[in-house]
Amino acid sequence: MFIGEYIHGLDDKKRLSVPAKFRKELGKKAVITLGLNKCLSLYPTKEWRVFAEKLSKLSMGKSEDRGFSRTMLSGAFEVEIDSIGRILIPDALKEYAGLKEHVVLTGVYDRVEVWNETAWKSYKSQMVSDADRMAEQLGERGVF
Amino acid sequence: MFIGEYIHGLDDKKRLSVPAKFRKELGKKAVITLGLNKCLSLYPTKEWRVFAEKLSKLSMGKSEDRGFSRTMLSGAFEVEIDSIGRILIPDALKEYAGLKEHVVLTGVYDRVEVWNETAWKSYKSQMVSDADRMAEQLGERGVF
DNA sequence: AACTATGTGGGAGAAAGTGGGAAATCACGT
DNA sequence: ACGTGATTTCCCACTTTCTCCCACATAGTT
Repeated sequence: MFIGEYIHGLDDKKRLSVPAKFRKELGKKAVITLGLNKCLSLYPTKEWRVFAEKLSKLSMGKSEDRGFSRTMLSGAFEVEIDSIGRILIPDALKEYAGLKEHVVLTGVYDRVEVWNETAWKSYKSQMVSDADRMAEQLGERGVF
Repeated sequence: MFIGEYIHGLDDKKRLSVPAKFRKELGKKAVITLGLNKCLSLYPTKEWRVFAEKLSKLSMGKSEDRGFSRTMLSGAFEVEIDSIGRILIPDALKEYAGLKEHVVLTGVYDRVEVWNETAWKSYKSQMVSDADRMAEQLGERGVF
């Protein structure tokens, strides 16, 4: 399970160190994809394949399904964790998430998310200030 | 499985470099044909046969289906990947997809799609902005 | 202080992508 | 049948990017 929050540099060769705590669980190869809220998601290859399989089964006939599977599949890249624990961020994803010199890596149970530093901070502060209200909602819906 | 997104140049001899990541899976020969939303689809010969098979089964029924399968089949060309990984784009397809100097190649599981650069960008940005809503829908349908 | 684990940075060689020339092929008109 | 011009095919060369390797810096530990 991935948990915790780390800030690492993204160098001019687009290399990003994966926090040491995440390396074992990710293995040697992983898949990085578009996430919601303009962040990126990093999955162990095995888990991602299950998801890709489902996407491929969506009907090519329905334009909405077609668009979704196109977006998710074309926005996914297989990355290798190199000998000292770094991955390369593809241009298209770097641009999508607006990544700068410093990026935030967060563990979110089954995946690692990669955020633009300032986007993460503002997202987080907003979530924290909303947390009480959200907890209440979740309680009402029986999640807690 | 084809995934990812790449931008390559289409030179004045109509040559297009296939991203190195796609070459092994495509093999030496491939089939390129009309795709939906004014893009082109590039299939490994084997996958193409599966697709053509499906089309041929349509053709007996409704006249609309017959027209569809005729269009797709007659719009298909066999292309060779040359010694350094390029293919030639047939005129008719270049025109259909409105390809200019820069084209986008995307991996979509069992095929590679070829897009006019600006058409792809606008398609994608629309899809990304809809992604939240779509993910929700798919969740309801049990895809996630 | 020495050692280990972790994150950062840079250089050399390899690979990928691009461009263009020359031979080969084709089309056409004479 | 032949020559001319256009297109296609094959090959080579250049440039950029990627990949692999090693070295360094920092922090925590023994």
